[in-house]
Amino acid sequence: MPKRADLSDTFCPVGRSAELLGDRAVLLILRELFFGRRRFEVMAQNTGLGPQLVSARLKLLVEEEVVERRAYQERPPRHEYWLTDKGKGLFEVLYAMRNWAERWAYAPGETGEGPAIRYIHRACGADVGMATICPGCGAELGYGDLKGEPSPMLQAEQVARATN
Amino acid sequence: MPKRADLSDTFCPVGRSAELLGDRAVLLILRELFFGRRRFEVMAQNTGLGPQLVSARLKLLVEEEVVERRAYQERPPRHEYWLTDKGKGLFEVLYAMRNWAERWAYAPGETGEGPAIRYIHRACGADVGMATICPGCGAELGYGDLKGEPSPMLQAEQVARATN
DNA sequence: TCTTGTCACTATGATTATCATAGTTACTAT
DNA sequence: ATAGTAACTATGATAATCATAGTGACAAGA
Repeated sequence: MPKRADLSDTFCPVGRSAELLGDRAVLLILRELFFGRRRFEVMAQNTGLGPQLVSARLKLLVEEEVVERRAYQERPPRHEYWLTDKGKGLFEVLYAMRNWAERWAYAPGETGEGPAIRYIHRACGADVGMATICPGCGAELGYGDLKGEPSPMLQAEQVARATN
Repeated sequence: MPKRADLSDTFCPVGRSAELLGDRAVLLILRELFFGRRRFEVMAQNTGLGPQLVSARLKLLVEEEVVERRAYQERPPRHEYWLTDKGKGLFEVLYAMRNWAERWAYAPGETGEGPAIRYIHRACGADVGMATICPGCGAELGYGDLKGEPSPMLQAEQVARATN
């Protein structure tokens, strides 16, 4: 492609978000980070993206202050990637994407019983379904409050990806 | 690029959404549709995207049943694009993107007073701020319930785009 | 009738992002 | 000394995107 048109100076807020989020690799990496995966190799593995892409996007995310690069050991030098507050603020976006897909992106019966990934409120143990406010305790849901429980079919897929 | 890896058969719901939404052009076109813009030329103008891209993405969105193509006159043949229910379901995603950007994507004072686009609940006239439940009447907010009021600075930008 | 204008696109060629694959760096462990 | 691991970088082929120009089907005015 030619240099893509830069709309980062657009005044429209959706346009600004789109500049960052309108990229498959960014979205997949953010998914990994929200699931608590912080290592380069793990993210590359789970997303199926090549290492140059993962590298380039993490660099971008660090630049945008959505992600922070932290050394977790000195020798050999090893790094992890953590969401900043700005990054954690994207929880609602990813959660809305998840809810939309659970509702619209699966063929009937494709997920077996219930959703592809069941979300459990850590604080009270309730299955939150697709709510933004916990049906068990009434708390508002945000970053780190939920634990994902993949359906048996999704677990099988993850195992298959890890072992090939 | 080579043919990009197809993850549409991924079991993960965020991955499935990312397949469609991880594309700047798709996001911008959806923004136009949510603002009630249904004409090809208007969308191309407002997004700054070339006509082939707009054409290709609208085709994709129609295929995915997110958008419906409707003739609004026979001679000469003219068409408009409308969101389907599946498309309207993306309201929460775009709304979350907007809220995130209003919070994080502007320099202090860049929007003047208040947000770049103020959202008003049509039913009761209240400024909803960034809420998902109307602070004026308590109703849950969804597709078509809100009216956007661009800040003076954003209006100026739109006028500039239309007249060059 | 001839020209101009509008809407919704399609065609062409240059540029560049992405992919698959392989290689590198800096170590630790055996 | 060899193998292994984490986090990358390098290379070449392919394809998506951009800018620009052109097309088809008609309406309206000179």
